[in-house]
Amino acid sequence: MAVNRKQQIIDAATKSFSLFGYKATTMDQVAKLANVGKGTIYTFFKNKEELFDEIVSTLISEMKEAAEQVIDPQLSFFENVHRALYRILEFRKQHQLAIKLFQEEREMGTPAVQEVIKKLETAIIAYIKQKIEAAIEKGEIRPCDAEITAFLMLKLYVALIFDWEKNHEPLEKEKIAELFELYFLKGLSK
Amino acid sequence: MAVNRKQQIIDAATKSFSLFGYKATTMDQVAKLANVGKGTIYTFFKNKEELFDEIVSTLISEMKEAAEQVIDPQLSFFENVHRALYRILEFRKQHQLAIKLFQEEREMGTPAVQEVIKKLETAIIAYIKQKIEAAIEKGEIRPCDAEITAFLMLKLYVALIFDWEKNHEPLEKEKIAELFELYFLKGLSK
DNA sequence: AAACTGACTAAATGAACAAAATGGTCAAAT
DNA sequence: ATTTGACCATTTTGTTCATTTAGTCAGTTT
Repeated sequence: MAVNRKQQIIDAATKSFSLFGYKATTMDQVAKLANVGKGTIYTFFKNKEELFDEIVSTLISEMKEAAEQVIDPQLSFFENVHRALYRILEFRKQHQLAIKLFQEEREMGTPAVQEVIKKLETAIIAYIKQKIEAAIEKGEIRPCDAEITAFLMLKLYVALIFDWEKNHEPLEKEKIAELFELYFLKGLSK
Repeated sequence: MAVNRKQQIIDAATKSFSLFGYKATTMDQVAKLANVGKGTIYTFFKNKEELFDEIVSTLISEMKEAAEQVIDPQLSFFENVHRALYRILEFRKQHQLAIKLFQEEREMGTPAVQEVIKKLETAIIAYIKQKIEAAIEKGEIRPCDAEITAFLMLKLYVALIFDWEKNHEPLEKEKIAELFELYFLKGLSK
């Protein structure tokens, strides 16, 4: 029992949140899973929500890292933003915890989960915004409101990847890249 | 009592759906409001959902008409689509019944309401799609998948008008037109 | 002494049951 | 031929009460 108790708790909580979601995870369960007295959890975290927050912060970092890994400075701004957004949403589609969280938000509307999802969205937008600002700086694209543009790019990708599938056949990754280029890069004008 | 009973029922139901939503409207209430026996309703409509459907179909027609009124054949495709989408969403924002329906969908997720909202969305997309096809035909814009484009244009407007407001100051109508032009017409390329 | 624990408490949840309300029907009334 | 509202099966709502849960803290362990 000499190992890092905080990490044990985080690991246990991550596993439980991933498996059962926020609401259905009890602190007793986390304590048992972590081989720790329940009181111990409260020496590291003020409450359940703060424990949750720490774990989601890690998820956000992982997403950012996953996005960063597909960025290639050799490639164009558009290619890179496409890769980053696609990677982030793919991550969201595959990562246990992310899946459970979005499901819980949809099906139960747990407030703590809503908050955390808002935080996640804000982080993604901030990340893309920063890429946009760099591209404007470098003169790679024409000046625009980076915040709104990042916001719309995310909306576009969520629409193409998640919403479109609700009523149509899923779109190929290349098709999405093509649409992204068509609308954001070239425009429909002749 | 010689007046059109069907219309009395529709009027009463419209009023009640607008005021209380779908779930909270009872058939007894509609009958009473319409000064009609409950059984009479069932001589005109198979059930509650069909009555609801008829009323929503009227709402959809009204929206289409509202959009059609701001279309000006003299103007460009983009100006017209902007006017139409903005008008439709403004309508949705102000119309009693539309407000109640979207609120009920958000807060209770009533299945009949979800269905009807999907139907409404489909109608808007079909309307825009048709405008896009005409514009491609006339050579006003470059060829593209009209269905996906209409879908994305609606998503863009909903994002700008409804979603953006959740975390930021609302955008001016002109600002939205400008963004629409920037992304869909010109693109960000230099 | 510092770290840890789990029995304990107040509050939240949900299971179980009863009562009320609701959508839809149909025999009787008009 | 229409219209109606009492009636029925089912769902929804209100209520009670036992269980569960987040968080605490006196006591135990290291």
